[in-house]
Amino acid sequence: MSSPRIKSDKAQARTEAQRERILAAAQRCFIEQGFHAAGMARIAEAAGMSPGLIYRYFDSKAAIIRAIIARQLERLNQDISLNRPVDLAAEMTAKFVGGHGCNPHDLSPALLLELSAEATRDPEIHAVVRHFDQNLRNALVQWLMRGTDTGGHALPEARACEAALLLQLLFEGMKVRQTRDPGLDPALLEASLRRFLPFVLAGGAAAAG
Amino acid sequence: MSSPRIKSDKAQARTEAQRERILAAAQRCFIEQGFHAAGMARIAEAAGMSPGLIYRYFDSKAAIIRAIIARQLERLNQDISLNRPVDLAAEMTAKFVGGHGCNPHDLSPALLLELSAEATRDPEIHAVVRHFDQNLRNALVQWLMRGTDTGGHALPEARACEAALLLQLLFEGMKVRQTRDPGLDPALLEASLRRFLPFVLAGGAAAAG
Amino acid sequence: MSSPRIKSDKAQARTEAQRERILAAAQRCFIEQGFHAAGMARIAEAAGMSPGLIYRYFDSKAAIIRAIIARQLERLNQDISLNRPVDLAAEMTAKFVGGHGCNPHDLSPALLLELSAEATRDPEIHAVVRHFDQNLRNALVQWLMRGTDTGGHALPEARACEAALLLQLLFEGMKVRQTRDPGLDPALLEASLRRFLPFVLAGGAAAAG
Amino acid sequence: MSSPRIKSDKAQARTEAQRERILAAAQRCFIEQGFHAAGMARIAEAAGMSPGLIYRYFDSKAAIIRAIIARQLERLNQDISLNRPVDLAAEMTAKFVGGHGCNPHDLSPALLLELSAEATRDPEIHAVVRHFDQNLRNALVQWLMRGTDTGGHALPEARACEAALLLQLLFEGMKVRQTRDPGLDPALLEASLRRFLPFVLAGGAAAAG
DNA sequence: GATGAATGAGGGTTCATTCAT
DNA sequence: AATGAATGAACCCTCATTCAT
Repeated sequence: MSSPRIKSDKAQARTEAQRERILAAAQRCFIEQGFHAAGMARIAEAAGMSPGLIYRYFDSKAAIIRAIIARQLERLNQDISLNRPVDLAAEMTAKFVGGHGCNPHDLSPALLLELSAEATRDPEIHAVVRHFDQNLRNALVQWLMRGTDTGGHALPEARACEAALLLQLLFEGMKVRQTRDPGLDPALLEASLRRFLPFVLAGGAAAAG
Repeated sequence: MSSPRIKSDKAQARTEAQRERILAAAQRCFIEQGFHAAGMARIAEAAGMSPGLIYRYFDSKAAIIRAIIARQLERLNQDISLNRPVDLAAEMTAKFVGGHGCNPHDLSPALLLELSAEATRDPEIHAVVRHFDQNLRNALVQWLMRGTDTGGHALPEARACEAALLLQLLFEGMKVRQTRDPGLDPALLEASLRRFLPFVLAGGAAAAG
Repeated sequence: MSSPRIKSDKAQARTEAQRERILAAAQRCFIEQGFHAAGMARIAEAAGMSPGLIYRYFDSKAAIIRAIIARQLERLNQDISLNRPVDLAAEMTAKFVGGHGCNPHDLSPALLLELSAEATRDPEIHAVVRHFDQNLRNALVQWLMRGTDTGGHALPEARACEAALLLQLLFEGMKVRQTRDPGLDPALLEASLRRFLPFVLAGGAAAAG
Repeated sequence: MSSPRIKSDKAQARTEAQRERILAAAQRCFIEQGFHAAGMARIAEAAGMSPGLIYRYFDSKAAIIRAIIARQLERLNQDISLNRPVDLAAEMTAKFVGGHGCNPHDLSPALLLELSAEATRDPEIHAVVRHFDQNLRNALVQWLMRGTDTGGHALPEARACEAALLLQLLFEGMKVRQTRDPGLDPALLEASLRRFLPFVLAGGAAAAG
């Protein structure tokens, strides 16, 4: 009676593992070549399997793209750990400098841009992106509202919303900069952030850097 | 002596008109479907001509893309008129709200994003984008350094550079927001900008709104 | 009453002149690029006229090809002047060496080959080629049969036919050589011809150089 | 250890078989329509497969052409068996008569001509053709220099070179004849060859038929 | 007569997807 | 579960030909 259950569990685990292999391989390919230039054959090769097998785990190339986006955004969500002392300027600069590499755990900037453009056309992508964005914004707002004793900034809600939006604009603006001017001097970026972020985090009040 | 000239002028005018028709049609298609998903046949249809005819005016699809980019960036360059009193917060918000439409004179945000991603792979696009970026940055720096009597902000060079970079991040961040959250409350955006831009334009000094 | 006649004559002359311009231009293009690679646009340009105008004088590209072949073979026919002392070995070698150039009066070897291949498929071309070939063979036979006092070789008819065929094989073999081994040492070619042609011209009898 | 090998062998065999099918189909199409007039769709149809599949086995149409040429020339190379008593006149005549058919093992004359013309423009084709030509010439020279006891003609080198060139001219001249005058009387051809070849094979010395 | 812009069928090629094994 | 050969529609692009001017 349990034999089929056990088999099913094993099978499910294997299925999940296979999906992961495919997603990882596809992400590598997409980062290197973009969504449309990366062929299924290449993805299959990178995943160490045959092209046909991929279709046992995903309905289509578009489905893989959606899955990657969802997985990536989920990871980002988990990465937002604002329950600690944060040197935002330093961390953002580090992200900018390090983001060009093919750290498979990070979404490459070019991919994020293609992804955002695609959200304009694919409602499913749009939905998942929206969901992530709201999560991030909420997290930022909570962080900004939290007391300074817990690493927060004690902003009133209205100010927190404004500041969160501004931070998001800066985050995303940096992604665009990464693709269009990867050689941007990190020192300038950090100086710029270090000068203005305190105002943002202070909700617009004069801040003591 | 003038007869051939006149004919040539007419022909040249027609040629330019045809190129414009093609670029406009292509831009519409690209916005709707993306660079790679828009086929030449569809572009031709949108332009009201046969596919073959397009190749009398452009060498390739890639050439059309480059022409659109170059044209759009040129227009942006011309639009940057900082020799006047500027209410940046209001203007940026207006840009955000108005930018969703298919105003053929404006670069759609989705296109800008795909374009930036494409710059990662096409050196020619990268070059034209870089050229525009530097122009914009220079214009911003000059504006920030200029005396207040001429609409400037009288910042020293170092501060101006930092502030210009931050402004650019905000501009581009807004483009991403447009694609990912087109319903963003304009009032929140404007409030946010109105609160923080003065600090930026003041080079980081406490500013009197 | 005569006015239309006169006009018609003038017109006919002009028509012929135009056809000639087109044929000359086309031949240049064909030699340079081959029959299929040479486009009508390029031919029109070379002829100094518009593509459309060509179709007033020729029904199609194929018609131009046929006309060129016919004209060329006619010219070759006229060129065969065997009523004179001939040093065949020297003349053939000279033809080989000089034939690579773009002497517009000569059929380029590559063209002759393409032409011959095309004769396999186009009955009209086949017919015109056959007609020329027979003319040439007849001329050779007559020459070989003519008395030595008139530059001939006084062969009996049977021997003349055999020798004429052999000469033709050599002529055409040289055309193939020209395309496949244009660097062939002319000295070797001439030596070879000089050694064996006397036997051929003597109808197979031992010959005294 | 052998299981993958066996599979690989099977696969390799199938691959080779498919390549052969494609080459055979293409050769048929090329003979019927010429290199440029034969479309990939038609070739695919003739090979009983889809157009796309061809590209699993060949990079391009040009690659197919090159493969056909190379294969054909290789076959010709193998066919040159001069280590035996040879009645050249009879064999050449037989080749002429039999060569019109679509014997897939023989290069059709029309193809050889187009091929030679193509060598004028495609360096890769030129190279393979040159290589074959030199092989043939060398084989002929060796044969002519070899002692008569081993089927050769005992010519000194200089004479052998001259004679080899002449033979090649005759071979190739016959290919041209085949396309332009396929109805040429074989009896005349054989008579002509029989009369003059002995002189050639004798290096130009008077020969006893 | 002359133009050259315009056509559109067809070219070679790619690639997401399917299916016999 | 897995393969990878096979499909075929769609891609971008060319060019002989036509036609409004």
